[in-house]
Amino acid sequence: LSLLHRLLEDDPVVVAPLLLNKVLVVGGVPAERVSGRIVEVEAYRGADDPASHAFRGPTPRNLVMFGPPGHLYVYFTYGMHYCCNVVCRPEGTAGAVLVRALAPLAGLDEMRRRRPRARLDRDLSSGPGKLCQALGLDRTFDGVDLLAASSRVRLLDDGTAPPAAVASGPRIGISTQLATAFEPWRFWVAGDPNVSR
DNA sequence: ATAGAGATTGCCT
DNA sequence: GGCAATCTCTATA
Repeated sequence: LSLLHRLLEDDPVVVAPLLLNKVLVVGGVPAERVSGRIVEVEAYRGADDPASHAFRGPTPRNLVMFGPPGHLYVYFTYGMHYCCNVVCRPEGTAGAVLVRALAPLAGLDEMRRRRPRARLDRDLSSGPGKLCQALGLDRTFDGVDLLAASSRVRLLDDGTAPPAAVASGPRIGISTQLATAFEPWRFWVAGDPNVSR
């Protein structure tokens, strides 16, 4: 088992900052490949985190969160946007890391075609909905194994060092009524221009 | 059955 | 800064 495999068995709060500077790649042949470096994430713990989709148990939408770690959880929200997560914790225990922002690496022309309203490169994938649009991720990608070589989406360690400085703070868009709303479970690469805010 | 909120984005004032 | 767009899920009746 690879380092990533073992890492992803852990608590999302531990895993999340360790995913910074890892790479998300969509598509097989280089000509169609689109990729970006992860620069912002949030941890969702599951059973003890009322902000997590898995808090009330499995449903058709969140079922992948209860499956094996290292798979992609993609959900549809606000009637128009997709968001993608890396599933954590052993099979049977829910947990995930929401990918909130990427620094574009490859396939920028394709990203611009999918996001015609992005004026600057930093508008391409600087948000959870934006990056799914830029990468072409939708519900058909729900459950894909990110660590299998043959998958349509992969999570890679390209050898880049961890960020020199990681910042953290409360998660975005969480109702302040929830018990875990103020936990500092959002992590980002300090100073990166692609961070969502 | 119906209503309201939601892990968002982009346009308008 | 405010708000519409528009689907899914949850809570309440």
